Amino acid sequence: MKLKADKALTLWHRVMAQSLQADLPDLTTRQFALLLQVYLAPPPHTVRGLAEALNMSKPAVTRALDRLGGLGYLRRRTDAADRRSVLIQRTVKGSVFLRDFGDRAAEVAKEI
Amino acid sequence: MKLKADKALTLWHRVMAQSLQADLPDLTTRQFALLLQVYLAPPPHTVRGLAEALNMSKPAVTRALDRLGGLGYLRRRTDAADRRSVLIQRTVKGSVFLRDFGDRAAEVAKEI
DNA sequence: AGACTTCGTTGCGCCGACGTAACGTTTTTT
DNA sequence: AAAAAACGTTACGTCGGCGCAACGAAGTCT
Repeated sequence: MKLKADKALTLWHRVMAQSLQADLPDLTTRQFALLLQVYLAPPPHTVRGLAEALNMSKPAVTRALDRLGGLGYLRRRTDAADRRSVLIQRTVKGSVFLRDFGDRAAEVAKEI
Repeated sequence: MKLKADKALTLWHRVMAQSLQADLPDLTTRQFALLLQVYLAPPPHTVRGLAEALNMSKPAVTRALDRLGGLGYLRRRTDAADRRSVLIQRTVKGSVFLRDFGDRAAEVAKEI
């Protein structure tokens, strides 16, 4: 995929401005990155794994999961094989949220 | 420009993950949007104008400017014509920061 | 000139996110 | 079976962002 640096900036600009205008639930950078990681990186997703992948502390991951779980964007489930671990899973609502985001980005891209 | 929704998500995912890994100064969504607005939207930029464009309260804009100014990414200057107003201007450091960001995004896009 | 409006900022209290350290639970090691 | 390690969470104090309301400064209106 080809994308020049200046186009990327314009894209980011418009998408972010639009997100703010839309009064979306404002996720922090880490929360949004975490959500994307769960949906786009290959499972399984554990707290530890997410913390490493995103350079966050474990407590930060736990709290981000609290928030995203509260929004219904993902779900925790204890691993049956190793009951110390928690597996993070997608939800319908989270899928919808991200699909909408992607659609908006695609829409914005058209005008660039 | 053409960009499918799923590609957009992948792009966002990798760019954000990379940003976290790089330990960049972590700007909030609003701060980053504000920075982009100043650099990519046509001047002049006033506090009030930015607040409207990004659906933020004026105090929120003031504080974001404090933060971004502290990082050296932009600068305030009182408007000579109307000394109540403050004009927000770009800086070299801010330009470099955004150019780097754009370059990284472009680089990531190549692999998608 | 005086009242009014507009500009950006500051004060205040609140809420949310952060990192470190400690904790309970479960698994692994010895 | 006891000790050690690994997993995620909670406790705690701190820091930063938010909105609302109030403010001083500057411009506009009558």
